[in-house]
Amino acid sequence: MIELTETTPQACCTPGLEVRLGSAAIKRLSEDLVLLSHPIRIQILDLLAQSDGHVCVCDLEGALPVKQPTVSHHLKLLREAGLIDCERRGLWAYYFVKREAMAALRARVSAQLALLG
Amino acid sequence: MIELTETTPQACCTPGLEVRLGSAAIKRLSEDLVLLSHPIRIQILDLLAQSDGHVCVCDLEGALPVKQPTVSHHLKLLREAGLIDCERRGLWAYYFVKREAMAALRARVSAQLALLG
DNA sequence: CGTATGGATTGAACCTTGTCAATACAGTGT
DNA sequence: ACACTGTATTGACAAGGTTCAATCCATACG
Repeated sequence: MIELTETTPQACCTPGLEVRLGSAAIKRLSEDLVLLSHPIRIQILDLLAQSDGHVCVCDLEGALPVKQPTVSHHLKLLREAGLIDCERRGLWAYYFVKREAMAALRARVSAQLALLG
Repeated sequence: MIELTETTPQACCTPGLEVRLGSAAIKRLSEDLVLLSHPIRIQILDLLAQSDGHVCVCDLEGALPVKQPTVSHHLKLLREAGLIDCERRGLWAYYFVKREAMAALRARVSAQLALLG
């Protein structure tokens, strides 16, 4: 149907193709999703979200299939991302979800995913 | 280890704590998010979504900062997950987003994330 | 035929991440 | 002071993911 002469070697390519999302948006979306994608972190967020009050680490350790240092490791990642925080009372550390941060994260993720489909 | 008998004062622990999400839901959410969390795959979905028609691999290769085997690798992952598909015409493979699959994925992710905040 | 090209696959190097034993730290109570 | 306990950190290892050169496959064209 189309005569492909030697002067038109590009049979398919649409040269103007570029990524819409800026590199900063891509990086942030990726970081958000990586953080949320680990099963233990999902379970931690689930446990914290369902108990409206605060939850200490030994509770989490008892409900999760990993040892205490691993729990602390994931808690640290979630805390550094601002999704959770803790309040120390005596020996115990009581963790809780930062609802507004989670809401902002969900909004960011939903907004970006809407662009991909 | 010492077994804590009933007389031991439990200062913090709420023994009834369990994860709400079933292990299947956790696994699926994790897989969904892992798939979406890679910057190259985000960009591929972005590129495919913005060009409503089909896009061949050389287009993607030109728009992405990785080599052709890597592009093919990520395309395979996205295809195996059912998010994209391709139609072969001659030498070229034209990829496209499966909109309904992306919509279903977004719905799943949003529904699960809503439980975590 | 043979050659050229787009795309997929293989295999290995590299790097990141998850995990836990051991240890350190910070409170509590004796 | 000491011992004890909950949590954080360190350090090291295992496991899996990402990347690309090399190669293979399939199709088009002379």
